[in-house]
Amino acid sequence: MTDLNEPVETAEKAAPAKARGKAKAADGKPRGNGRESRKRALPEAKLLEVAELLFFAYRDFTRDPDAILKDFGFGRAHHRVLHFVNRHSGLRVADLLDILTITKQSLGRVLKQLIDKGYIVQQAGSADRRERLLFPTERGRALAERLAAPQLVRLSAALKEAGPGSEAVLRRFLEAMVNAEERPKVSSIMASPVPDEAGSKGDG
Amino acid sequence: MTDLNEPVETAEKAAPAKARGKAKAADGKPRGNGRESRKRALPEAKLLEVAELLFFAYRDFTRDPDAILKDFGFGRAHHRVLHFVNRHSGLRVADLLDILTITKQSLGRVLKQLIDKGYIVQQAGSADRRERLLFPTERGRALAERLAAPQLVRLSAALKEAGPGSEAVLRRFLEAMVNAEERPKVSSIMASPVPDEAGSKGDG
DNA sequence: GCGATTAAGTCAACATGGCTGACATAACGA
DNA sequence: TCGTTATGTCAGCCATGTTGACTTAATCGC
Repeated sequence: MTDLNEPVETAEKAAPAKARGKAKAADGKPRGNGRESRKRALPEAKLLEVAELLFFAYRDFTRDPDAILKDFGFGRAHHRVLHFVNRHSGLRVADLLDILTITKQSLGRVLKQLIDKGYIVQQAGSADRRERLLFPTERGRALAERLAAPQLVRLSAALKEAGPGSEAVLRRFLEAMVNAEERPKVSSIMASPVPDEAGSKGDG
Repeated sequence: MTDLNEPVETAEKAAPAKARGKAKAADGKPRGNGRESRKRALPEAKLLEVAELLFFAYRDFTRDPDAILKDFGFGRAHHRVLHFVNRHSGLRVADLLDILTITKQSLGRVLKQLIDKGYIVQQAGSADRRERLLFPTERGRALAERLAAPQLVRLSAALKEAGPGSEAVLRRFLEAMVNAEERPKVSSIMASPVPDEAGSKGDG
């Protein structure tokens, strides 16, 4: 035990509850974050609770697919790639980099594995043949759906629990959580959930 | 380029939009996930969009603190530990393991660093002296608040954007996203946001 | 057509933060 | 006293993020 304090004595070194309560009242935190922004922002404590709930929710949101992935020798990174390729098939490598905000090397590693194992195929862009458009194979589609299934069940149940109309609220909330500069990008990604049916628009 | 397909020919190997639309209509997915559960669950597509938004939201939620952490030579793991120690000071190592659902070794690594650098102190439990109760130092508290600040701003703005009453909806949703077995645990953790002020209630 | 740029892939090396397995220590409790 | 529990730690592995440098192929500007 490196540097253990005695049961109560040395505790002044720490910031025990008492002192902290005081500090809270005293400094009034002039930071610039929540300071009752005219339209009565939620108290900091409430917001912190929401932050914690978000952590717990996301922690469990990823649990089911993580377990499945292990059986396939894949990790969460593979899930992310496979998901976006499946949902927005035909996207470019650059798109994926943008979505995931990871480096080319990181993506390359997992993408290569998914391709080698037959979950994803590439296809040169017809307009710009440097581009590698990504598509799921049937196998990839099947795995993507299997991974999504428990998450959809969870989401569905949680929305039901949250009450009618909660989906719209949640959606607005989540969208606003995204960095402002990123929002148009996110919107445009979300707007193409698989080139609808036959790509009869601008791609033939 | 490992195994590139020609622009259009080999694409049958993949599952291009056409086939996929068909499959979707054909198999009707008898999986057991959403199948219009009597109370009219949201269509799968909608749920998938929410799942994606959740990903984007969480991705950006962690961005600001991650950047700050880098200046301190810390990572996201440190943030998580520091946050919970700060918010629920006096918790035991075992509690932290439970919250984070990581192994003792993983926690040990980051916890040790936080202790060595003076952000957290330990104190033997007075009832059970095997326990190591964790407290933030002033320094730890300061860092925790600095990390939390941008997240609170973001949350506050997003809730405002989502409209009045959104906080309650969001809270219900997030709580329901947590694994059912974990919910009591989460509730009890959330119920002790720092032994309030002086522990004048049920804890002294 | 040529040179600059762009899209993608790759090598090498490294950091973080998960993991398992084994084991040590101290304190509790029957 | 002995078994169990709470914590810490050593050693090593794996997944996934990072930087930096470089190649190849294709496009684009001129």
